[in-house]
Amino acid sequence: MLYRAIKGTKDILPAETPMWQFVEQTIRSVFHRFNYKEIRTPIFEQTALFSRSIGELTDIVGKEMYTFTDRSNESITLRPEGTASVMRAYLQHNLGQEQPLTKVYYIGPMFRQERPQAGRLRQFHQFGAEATGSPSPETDVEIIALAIEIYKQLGIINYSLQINSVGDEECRPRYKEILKTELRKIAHKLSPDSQKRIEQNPMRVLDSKDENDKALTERMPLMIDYLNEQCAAHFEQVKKLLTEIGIPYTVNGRLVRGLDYYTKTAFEITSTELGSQDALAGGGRYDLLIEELGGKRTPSVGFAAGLERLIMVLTKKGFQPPKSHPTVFIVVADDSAREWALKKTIELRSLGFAVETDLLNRSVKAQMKEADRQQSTYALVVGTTELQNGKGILKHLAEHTQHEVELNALPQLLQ
RNA sequence: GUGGCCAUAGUUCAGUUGGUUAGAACGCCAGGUUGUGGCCCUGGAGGCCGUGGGUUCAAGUCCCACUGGUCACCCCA
Repeated sequence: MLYRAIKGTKDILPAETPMWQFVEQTIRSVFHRFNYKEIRTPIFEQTALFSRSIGELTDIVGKEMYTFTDRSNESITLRPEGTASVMRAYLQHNLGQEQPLTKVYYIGPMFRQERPQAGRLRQFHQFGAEATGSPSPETDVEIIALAIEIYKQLGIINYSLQINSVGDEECRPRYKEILKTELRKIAHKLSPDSQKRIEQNPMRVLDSKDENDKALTERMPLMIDYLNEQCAAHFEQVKKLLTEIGIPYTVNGRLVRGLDYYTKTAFEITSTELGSQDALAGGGRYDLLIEELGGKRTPSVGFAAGLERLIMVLTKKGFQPPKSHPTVFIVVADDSAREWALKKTIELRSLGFAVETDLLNRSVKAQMKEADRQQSTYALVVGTTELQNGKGILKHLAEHTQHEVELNALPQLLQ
C-alpha cells in the first residue's frame, strides 16, 4: 500500500457515517434543549495558548501536542482539547459583555500524539460545553446533567459518575503542602512515576493506578477534607442538587483532572463497557482560567467527552442507527428509457424525493437486486412500451405488489 | 516513550512434521427467468501469503530486521 492514513488516524467510512451522524444529531439536540449554542473555533492555535491554560507540567503539553513552526516561524499547535480555544474566543470577542452568562458547545477533532490503543487515537473527536459567567453550584449541576442527558438519550446506562472537589487557590495550596509532607515520608516506597509527582503534582499520586501506591496512600489526607468554607459549601450544594434531581454519583476524593485549570468541582463519567480507556467524559469548574489567559476573573464550568468512546459503547450494545433509503429506484428496462430515467430521476430529486437509477447499464434483474439491496421503497420499471403509453410499473418492494401507474402522476403517488 | 500478541482474497479465517497450479465462507459480478429483488442452483473475477534479508534442494510455513495493526502500561475524552 503506497499511502495509508497516518498512525492513530482513521477514515470514517460510508458504512459508519450513519452512526456518527445519528450520534451528532442527538448531541446537538440535547445541547439545544439546554440552550447551549455551538461555537466553532480553528483547530490550531498559538502554542502558548495551550501551554498556558492546560499547564506546562501536564503530560498533554509536555509530550503529546502536535506542535510545529509554520512558514512565518510561528509556533502552532493542533488543539489537544477544546476549552482553551473557546476561552480564547470568549476573550477575543468579549462575549462576556453581550450577556452575563455564556453557554456554548463544540464538537470536532482534537489531536494528541499518544500511542494508539483501544479508545485512543491521535486524531479523535470530542464534544463539550462551557458555561462561563456563573459561580453557582447550580451551573456545575446543569453541566453534569447535560452530559448525563446525552448518554441517557442514546440509551447508555452502564456508566458511573464520580465527583470530587479540588479546592480553590486558597485552600488547595495549603492542602498540597500537607499532602507533600505526608508523601515525602513514604516516597521511597512509591512507584517511580509517583515519586516524580510528589513535588510537582502531588494530588496525582493519589490517583495512581499502581496497586502498591494505592495501598500506601490509602490513609492519606484528601482535598475534600481540607476544603475552605466556601469550597465545602459549594461542594455540598452540588451533591445536594444532584441527589435532588435524581442523578446518582459517587464521591471520589482521589479524582484529579489531567488539566491544571480546574477548581472546586471535578467530575468524570466512566463506562463499564470499555477497556482500559473507559472515561466517557470529564469536566469541572475552572474559575481561574480566564484570568490566567489575561481576562478578568470569570467563573466557568464545562465538560468534554469522547465521541469514539461513546460510539464504541453503542456499537458494543449492537445499536443500529436509522438508515436512509431511496424512495424509488427507476429501473431501466431497455436503452430507449435510459435518457428518460435520468431526466425523471433528477426531476423527482428536485421535488424532494430520494431517487436512484441505473448508471451501470445493468440488466433488469441486476437493477432490481440493487433496488432491493438499497432497501428502496419502490422500484419503477420503465421501457419502450411504458414510455409509449405514459405508464410505468410501480412495484412496492417490501409488499411484493405492483401495478401500472401514470408516469405524470409520480410526484403524487410517491408522497 | 516501554512491553505482549498478530500480519494469507473486499471481509472473517483455514493452510496438516517446510514439498508441486494457496483454499473456504460471506461479499462482489454474471447466468439460471432473452423486462422483475430477497431464497436456491451454476459459473466467474479477486492474493508478488505486509516488506527486505537469511536457513534449505525446496519457505505462506523456520530465523532475523523493518513496517503496519492491535492490546496493555503511561496518560486521558
